[in-house]
Amino acid sequence: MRQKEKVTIYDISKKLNISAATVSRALNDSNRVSLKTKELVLKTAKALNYQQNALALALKSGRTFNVGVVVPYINHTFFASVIRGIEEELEPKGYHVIICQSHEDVNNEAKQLKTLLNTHIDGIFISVSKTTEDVKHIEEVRDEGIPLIFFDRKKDISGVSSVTINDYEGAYNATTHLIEQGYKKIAHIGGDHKLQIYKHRYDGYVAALKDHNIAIDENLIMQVSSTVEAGIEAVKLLMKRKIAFDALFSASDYVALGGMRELRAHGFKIPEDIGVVGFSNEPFTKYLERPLTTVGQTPVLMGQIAAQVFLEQISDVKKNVQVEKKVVLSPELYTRDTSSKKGS
Amino acid sequence: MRQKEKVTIYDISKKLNISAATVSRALNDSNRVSLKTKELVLKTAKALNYQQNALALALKSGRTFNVGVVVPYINHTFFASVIRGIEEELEPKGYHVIICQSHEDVNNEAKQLKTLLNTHIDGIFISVSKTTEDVKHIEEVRDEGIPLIFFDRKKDISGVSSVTINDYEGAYNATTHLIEQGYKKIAHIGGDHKLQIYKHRYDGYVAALKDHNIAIDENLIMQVSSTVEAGIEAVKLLMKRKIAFDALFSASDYVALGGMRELRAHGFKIPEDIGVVGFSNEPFTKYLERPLTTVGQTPVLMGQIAAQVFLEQISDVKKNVQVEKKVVLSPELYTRDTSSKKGS
DNA sequence: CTCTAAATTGAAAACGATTACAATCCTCTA
DNA sequence: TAGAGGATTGTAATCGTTTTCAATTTAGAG
Repeated sequence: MRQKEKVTIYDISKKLNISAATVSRALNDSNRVSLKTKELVLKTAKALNYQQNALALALKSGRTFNVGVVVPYINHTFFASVIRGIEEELEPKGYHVIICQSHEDVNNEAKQLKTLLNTHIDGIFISVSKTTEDVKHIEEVRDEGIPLIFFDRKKDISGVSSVTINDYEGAYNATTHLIEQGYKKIAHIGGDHKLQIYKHRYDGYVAALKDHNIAIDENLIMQVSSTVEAGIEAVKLLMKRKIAFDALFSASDYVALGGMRELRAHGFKIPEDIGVVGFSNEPFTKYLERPLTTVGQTPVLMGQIAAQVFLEQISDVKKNVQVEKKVVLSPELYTRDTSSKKGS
Repeated sequence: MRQKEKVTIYDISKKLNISAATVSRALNDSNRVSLKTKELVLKTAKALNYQQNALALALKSGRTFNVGVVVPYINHTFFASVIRGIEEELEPKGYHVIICQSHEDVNNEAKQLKTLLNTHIDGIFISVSKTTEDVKHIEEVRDEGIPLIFFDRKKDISGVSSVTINDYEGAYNATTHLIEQGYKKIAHIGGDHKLQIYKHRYDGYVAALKDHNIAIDENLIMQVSSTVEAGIEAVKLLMKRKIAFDALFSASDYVALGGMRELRAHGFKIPEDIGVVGFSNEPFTKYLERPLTTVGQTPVLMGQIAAQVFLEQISDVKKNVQVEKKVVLSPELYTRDTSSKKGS
């Protein structure tokens, strides 16, 4: 099966005995064509099933109407939802979203950015990988002059906009909630502080304790990776060290899940003996036999807003203005079964 | 911040006082350039940080090295994993993957295909939506002459390759497993038979019962959509109708989850009173307090093979041969807690 | 009926690469 | 040293648009 030969504006121009320039103008609804020929062109274009060649247009105009999104993993509900939000906002404007995964690896991230640049993208949305410390590859994108927007996981780079949630506030509220439920010794299993989000969640946790006159106990604080297994190991370690606590605020739903499993294995009842709050509102948290209290991040909204920031930015670029917009969204606490002392 | 002016082969040619043609040949390692100029060109290309303009190349060659993937939802682990497989196989060959979601809507699916065609994609991978009955939009892609490959959810269209799993076998094994565990009255909550996968799972279920001389009871068979809520409703209905059964084979993990919840609400113990098997091996199935027995579909492998089929296909297209390859993978039963009468 | 200005159209360059064909330049043989 | 032949290079067309500038047509005023 051979590729179908495409019809071009020349085919239309030949058929009507006019120049390709006029056809182009007619198709673009220029006011420098007579109404008569405009109608004629549009009619024959439809008749011949003319489709504009996006490549030629992109080559000429420099705009592809493609944007790139780089996330650690697409199958994390959070990222998938952000992407959904971006799509919802951008598709009606004719944009296409090219999705790339870094798999939490800087080198991969750099490679994806490079190929995106090479694909002549009109803008890039990125949530950096955990291993991203050096940001040279990101600065390069900025220096190419193409709009760049961080979402959720950002780096502090001048000239780059960002849309994040207030992780501090989320953690503060989650911790306060536990305190208000009567829990007193609250452990925190967080993530690597190289990612700002984990640092901020930690800060929020600490602030909430302080504001309620509860002493910070370093023994109750850990940093682990965001997996079920890590959660199991973390709780095992706490048990081995015989450190008593009556609540667990985790910076990750997965870690919370592993933690709960291990706690139950040691005979603790949740939430009666130990209260648990996670972070992210992963779908599975709702489906557990005892649904998990967790902090939700309104990811779809985050995507939509990131897209809006992008659209503003490209209109500003035309005016040759440098913009750097920072949007911070408020998280939402989903109070479910695992955090009320009386059970639910 | 203005877009950086790109360096082209003309910049190189001017700098070296040679023609652009020679530069192009040198960069493409043609044997029609002297070794001396080749080295010179490569060196100055590097010095000027020359990047080939993919758009110009695509316009000239007709190949973009982009492929499109259309799935119902990217945040379903199954689809995300297939995409991962496709990427793994295609990225080393220089291809980019553009991901589109149909959100289980034919119209959306058709729109996505149209825009993919417009983006001058080199091939398309698709898992059709549940609402896809009319396949005109898919035939159009085929008729454009661009390689098309179904994965998992296919339609029978001549000239289109496919990579699927043997749903019949998966269902047959799952049902047989339940029978061997001593369950006798096995209900089946499946999906809409408009999707072949659900029809095949139903067929496998029926065949397993027949092969073990168990009568088919139509009252134990339902078709619902693939959600937790639908699972709850389905079991509610069975309960209301006072239909006795001691096992449930669901064509969806989500339905199984909802079903289990409702069964427990009615006081049944799983697996002691009622055994349950799901389908898809969604990650959450492993994390449940009682991990769910389910059928795994090797999605990464499916993606890899789909990609390989694509690569074969484009090399065949060059030879002007029409190919239509059908690959069927074997599923894998993950035996966990919910399907052994004695408990685990 | 003539002239001016506006409306409409066309020719050609441009975007950045590849490539068929033609034109050089060497090198070596006779 | 002429000439054949291969090696190397250049010219120009091409991919499908858009757009500047110039040319032509048309309409309206006097």
